[in-house]
Amino acid sequence: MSAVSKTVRKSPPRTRGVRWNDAVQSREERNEAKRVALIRAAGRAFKAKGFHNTSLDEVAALLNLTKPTLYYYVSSKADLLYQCHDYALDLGEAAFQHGQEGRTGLDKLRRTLAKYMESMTHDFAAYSVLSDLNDMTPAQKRAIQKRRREFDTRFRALVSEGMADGSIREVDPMLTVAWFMGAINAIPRWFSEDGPLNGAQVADAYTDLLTRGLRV
Amino acid sequence: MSAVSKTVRKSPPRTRGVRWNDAVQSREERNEAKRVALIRAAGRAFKAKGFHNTSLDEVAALLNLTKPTLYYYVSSKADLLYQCHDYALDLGEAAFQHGQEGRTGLDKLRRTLAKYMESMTHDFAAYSVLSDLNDMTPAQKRAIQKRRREFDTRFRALVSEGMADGSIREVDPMLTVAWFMGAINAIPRWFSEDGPLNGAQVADAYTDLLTRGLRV
DNA sequence: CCTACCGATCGGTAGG
DNA sequence: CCTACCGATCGGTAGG
Repeated sequence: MSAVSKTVRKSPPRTRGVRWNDAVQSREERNEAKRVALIRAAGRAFKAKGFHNTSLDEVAALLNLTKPTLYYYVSSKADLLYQCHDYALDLGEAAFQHGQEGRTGLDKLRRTLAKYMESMTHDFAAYSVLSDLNDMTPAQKRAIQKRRREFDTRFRALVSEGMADGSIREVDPMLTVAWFMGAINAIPRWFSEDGPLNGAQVADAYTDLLTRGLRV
Repeated sequence: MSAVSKTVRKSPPRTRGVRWNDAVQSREERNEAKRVALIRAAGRAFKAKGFHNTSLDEVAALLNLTKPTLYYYVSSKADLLYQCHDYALDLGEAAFQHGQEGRTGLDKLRRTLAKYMESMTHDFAAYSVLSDLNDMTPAQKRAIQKRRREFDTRFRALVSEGMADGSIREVDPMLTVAWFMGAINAIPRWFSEDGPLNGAQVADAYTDLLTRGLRV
């Protein structure tokens, strides 16, 4: 087993350590892969130490690069944070797509949130829900808030849909969404991949609590 | 009415604006009142702009003071943050005291959380639940985490008590506490005293959602 | 409680 | 993609 793997993966000799954390796979998508690797590294570092306690020199060092190189992929440190947020919101969007396959309002809600929790417990993007929006420029902050409000509206619509089709009891959609999104967005504050529970278990338990609170 | 009040409150002429936001009332407790006024002003500013985006010059200016003066009441900026956290945890402690008057586990939990939400929606202390603990020294961070863990343990005990006395259905105390504390601690992220709902309304709605999820 | 002032950090750029 | 470097901010202190 070890002999085989030694033969099979002929990793090239590295004199200065892996750069870009091996995120570069093909040839044409190099830049995009690098950009994403940068956002991921930054997101993790920001989450671990805080935005202001993480210097761009440190982020660059995580990728075996120097700071000026980062400026080819982002225009400023705030832009780097903005891209973290944008990426996280893309994951939320994907969760909504996934949820559309549900039948009732409650079912769609469950599917959406399960997918969302899965992303949040696996990906670095979890940082964005902890971040201070004031660390971005006013325009960036507005853009993120706008996307967030859109998500909020869609969640409330799902709750209303569930009330209409009889799968969800009569509740205040605004407060209900605030309630469960608060609970869910707090997961990254305490969840660890090395902990006793994996992401799927947490997602199951939370989905159950949600369902018990909302069903008729 | 205006004529009366003009006569009654003979506010002294002020040449340089109110200092310490008029928090100084008696004579002997001056220092403590000033210290609390400082923590309050700092907590509000940190919440509004973020810890690192708020300079001590700005905090001092909020109290019509200069920065060096603050160092009579706190030993560093991190210490100021620490005291914000400590104050917030004192409010949590008070909430637990209040909750002890309940009969069943569920009742105690409801009373505790209602009181806690009332504090969080009224007082500046809400900032601490949003703050990045890494902005304190390692020792300070540990101290706050320790107190927080103690609260967590007590909350889980209340849930267990409720399960034992039959007021709460069978749940996982750890995940259940994480769930509702996540929801509750997120309130300061969206709540505004000028919004359509006051703190008591939010507390009622959340207590209701909690109860529906936990009762047998 | 204030007037200066220092020193370190760090985001960002020049220029190649 | 790197070496060097600038400039501003800001926590903290001296000294009164």
